[in-house]
Amino acid sequence: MTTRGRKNSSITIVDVAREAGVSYSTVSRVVNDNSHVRPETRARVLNAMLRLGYVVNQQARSLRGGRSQVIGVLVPDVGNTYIGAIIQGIDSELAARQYHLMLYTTHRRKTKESAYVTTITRGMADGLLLLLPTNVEAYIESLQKLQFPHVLVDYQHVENAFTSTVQSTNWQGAYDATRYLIELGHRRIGYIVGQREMQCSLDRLAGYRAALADAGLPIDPELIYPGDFYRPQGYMAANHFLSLPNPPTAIFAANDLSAFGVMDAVLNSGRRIPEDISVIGFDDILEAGHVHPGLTTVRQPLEEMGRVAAQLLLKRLDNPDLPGERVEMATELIVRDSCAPAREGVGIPPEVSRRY
Amino acid sequence: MTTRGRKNSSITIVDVAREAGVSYSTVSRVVNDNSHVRPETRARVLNAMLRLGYVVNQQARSLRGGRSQVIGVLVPDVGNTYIGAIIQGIDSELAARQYHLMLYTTHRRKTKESAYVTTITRGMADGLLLLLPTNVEAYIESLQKLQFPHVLVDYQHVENAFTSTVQSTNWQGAYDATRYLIELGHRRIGYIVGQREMQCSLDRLAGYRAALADAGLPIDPELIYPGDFYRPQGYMAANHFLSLPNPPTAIFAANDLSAFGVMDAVLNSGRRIPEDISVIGFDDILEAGHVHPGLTTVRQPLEEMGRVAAQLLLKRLDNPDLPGERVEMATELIVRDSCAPAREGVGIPPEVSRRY
DNA sequence: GAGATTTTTGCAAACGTTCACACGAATTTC
DNA sequence: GAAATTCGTGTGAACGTTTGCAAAAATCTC
Repeated sequence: MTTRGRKNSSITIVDVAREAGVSYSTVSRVVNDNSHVRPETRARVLNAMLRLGYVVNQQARSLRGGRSQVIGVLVPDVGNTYIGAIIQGIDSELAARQYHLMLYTTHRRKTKESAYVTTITRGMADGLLLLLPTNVEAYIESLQKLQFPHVLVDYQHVENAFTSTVQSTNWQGAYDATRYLIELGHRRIGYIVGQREMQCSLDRLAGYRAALADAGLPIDPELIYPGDFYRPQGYMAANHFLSLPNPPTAIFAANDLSAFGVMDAVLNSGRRIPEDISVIGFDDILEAGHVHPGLTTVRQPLEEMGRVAAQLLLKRLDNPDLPGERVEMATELIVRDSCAPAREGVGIPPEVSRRY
Repeated sequence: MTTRGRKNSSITIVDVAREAGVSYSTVSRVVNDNSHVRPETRARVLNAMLRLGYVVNQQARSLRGGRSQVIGVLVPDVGNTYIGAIIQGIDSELAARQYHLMLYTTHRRKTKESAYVTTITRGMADGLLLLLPTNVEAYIESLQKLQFPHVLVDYQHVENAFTSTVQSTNWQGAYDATRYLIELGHRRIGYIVGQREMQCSLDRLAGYRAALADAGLPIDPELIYPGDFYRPQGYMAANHFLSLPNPPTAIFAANDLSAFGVMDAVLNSGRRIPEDISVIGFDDILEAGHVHPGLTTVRQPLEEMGRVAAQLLLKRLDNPDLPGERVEMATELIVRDSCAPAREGVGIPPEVSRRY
């Protein structure tokens, strides 16, 4: 036996043909059951396939010019439940349609992102799903020029008619959250921005500003702090807010992860949530409902977004001449326990600094 | 222009050959730069490749009998940071070695797991990484018979010399955790078991029992409650423990997720952690350090486990005659804030039932 | 029941590679 | 400097499919 008994042992269409006493192209026709095959013959072939345990060789199939049945999914990283939820949605849709999922993580390295895109477009995959892409400009043009089917998730500003996008109503979500805080009586609301290079960050910031403006409240630049969607930065931002001479009574973080950082900082400072300071997030990742107190946040239908993105792409694959679509999915304010009506004289830590 | 300009536009080895004025096999040699090619010729070919933007077609390459440069990764689901961390490790290793990662999620559907395995082994991938596999028996034999390279992560009982495994010292970790609680003075320690069908669950349970036995403590069946590694079940288990006439003073959950459920239940009951009840987990997923109070837990080097598993597999690919390896990685007790010395008269909720 | 039509089937070529083999050129050996 | 060796390059076949074309078989039409 050779060292690579594996490849040798694989059953091909020819083996099945011999077994069934037909030609290999008849077997092919049975496999792709689109063409006319006599029911009797089909049964015989099917039987032989079953007996021999035939499995189609995708490589050969896609080489011949067909589809590879592979969808590339490009993600920044996979260690958080935000991305996880979206992938879950994508996966369920792809699996249902017999597609394979090729995962590429960029770890926020810009060069990698566009390098992957070129490999993927060359035969590796039939289509591409880009989650939270950061330097879209670097490759979007070549995707469009090659007419390579793709869908951007959580990215907005694409004017090209070929590119499809899926995102949630970031502006509205931020507006709603801010408005909710205002209605609770908060007048000074700190905002922690997301990564500047992502459009959703800007949209959320704009929603925050709009809500303040609509309520006739001033926009205090001191209350807008840069962030990066990660927890440590949220922690730092909150500490900044708390050290202000006139600290905010509520903090709105551009995503849940940042909000968790805020909660850490607030609780560490001896203040209580929501009695002393209200905290609100964005995304509604799994953990939002699990922290104490439960985080009030703006829900993005993450899994659903993944599913829709996959659907859009698959639809596109079946009909390449369709124009790109832009789907916007509604956010929803999820009220839990991290927000309370504003009180007077808040922001001042209570005498007893309890540890939490 | 046709509807599928994409496939047509792809540059092949032949195009490069024509451009460089050499034969296509010379180009192939340059691409796989193992053979002797005159430096001058190589430069000319390289130049042509660059000019034309040539990218190798993996499908054709692997059809020819070579490697597909694809590794299949089979996971139960991708929505939690435990799996995420392992995938992260796998991915970093694969990316460094120019391998692609094909992701398959089983969502705990047993049939799917073995169905995937057959598709993967037939040409889709060069090797297979199985994370937390559940019904290994269903396909392990065929993997071994086909000599298909594979590594099981977090699974133990495989006696076959061909199969490689990576896992952590589950028994020891549980032993250490239990022992730690005992040293803190706890005598009644509740244990929440993991999924029965996973070996690690049994190992951890055994470690717990051994530590109790070694300390001369009785093993009270009432204090061992079935779980499934998920949060809601942890919550239920803790409620069970708390409702006991003589509740435990510490609860050890078979993984962090369950431990979070425990924390929810304990805090909901108005008890404090760690003052009234100590809680300890297993895994040290990202969130363990983020909850309040920080969860004391047994750390598994998850990312590292993923990396090692990938290394094992790749080593195997390069040298198919190597026997399977079994790597066991050390766990480590991470002490945070969820455990305290046992007190008398605990388990009785304080008068003031505070809200958390 | 013979020709026309339709359905079913087989053959051959192609997809883009790799690789064994062979052959000519360059280099070494004596 | 001729024979032997090594090096560099080209030719052809193969990997497992799909699919256009044509032949064979079955069915229909009168």
